[in-house]
Amino acid sequence: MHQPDHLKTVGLKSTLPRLKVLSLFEASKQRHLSAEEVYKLLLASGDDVGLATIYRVLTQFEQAGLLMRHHFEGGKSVFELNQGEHHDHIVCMQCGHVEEFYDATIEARQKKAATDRGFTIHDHSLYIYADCNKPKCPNKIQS
Amino acid sequence: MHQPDHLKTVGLKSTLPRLKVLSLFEASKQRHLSAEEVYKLLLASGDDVGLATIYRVLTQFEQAGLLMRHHFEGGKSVFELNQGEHHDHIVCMQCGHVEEFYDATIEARQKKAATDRGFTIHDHSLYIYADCNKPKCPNKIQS
DNA sequence: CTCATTGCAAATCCTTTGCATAACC
DNA sequence: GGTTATGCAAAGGATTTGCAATGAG
Repeated sequence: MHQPDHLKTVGLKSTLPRLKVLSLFEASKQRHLSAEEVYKLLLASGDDVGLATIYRVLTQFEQAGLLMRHHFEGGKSVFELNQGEHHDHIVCMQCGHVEEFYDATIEARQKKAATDRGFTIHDHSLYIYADCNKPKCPNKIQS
Repeated sequence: MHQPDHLKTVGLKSTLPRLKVLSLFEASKQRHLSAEEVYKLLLASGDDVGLATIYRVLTQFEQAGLLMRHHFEGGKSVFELNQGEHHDHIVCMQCGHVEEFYDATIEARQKKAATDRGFTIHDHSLYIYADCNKPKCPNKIQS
């Protein structure tokens, strides 16, 4: 998916922390990860990185277009691989569970609602907040 | 709109800070206010309140259903009067400008997207992030 | 008078920054 | 070797909390 030196093509030196973070996103089962989660996962794999570096790398990746940042409700940013296909998010307010969806009708009306009012819509721009009602859910977000 | 002792009807003692905050929302031209903004506006009107109290009062009002809290992107919560009518929000990422809208088609498909996936949708649940393109805009959010 | 509420300061949480050291090319 | 990136610790902004003093009913 990403060549080993994909980082260079976006103008970033290919350093160990950056490679680690990128492959984590490519390998992780969980698509949306917070800085804290990335940090803990890397520590758990025996990699010695600083949390500040994670934040810096995530921001650089976002600016380079490799990742997308979402804020969601709850105060912390989460990141996901930017694989080009547009989709929106339903976020569970209870446990932080995220599901992605795409609805062409919503896309069209959303765009119209925005442009009618003079807004320029962003790519990943639409969020629905809800309760996921999963059996394991009513707990706190597992960070 | 709110009787002077409306607070009692929601189980809150009618104290000075609470009355001040409530009437600020009822009087303010700007519908969406952050805790900091409420604080500064009250100080400016010569009222002596603590910022911590503002945060407490806002949270109590939210729980009492008088206000709705939104997080939006950018790290700070904003509140608006809960006047019962459902609407969604378009938020400018450049200046924080918020416009409300309602689109029945989006409502329906949004609800379907959520329930199809087992989610229970929230009342004020949908956010669109965009750029407002207003002449005064490209600045920072005026807090 | 009694308990809820306030104000202040200190504490938290997430994120950013300064700076000396270490890693890239 | 000259930069750029890292790690640590300290700083930052938003929000919460502990606690003694104040206020409402």
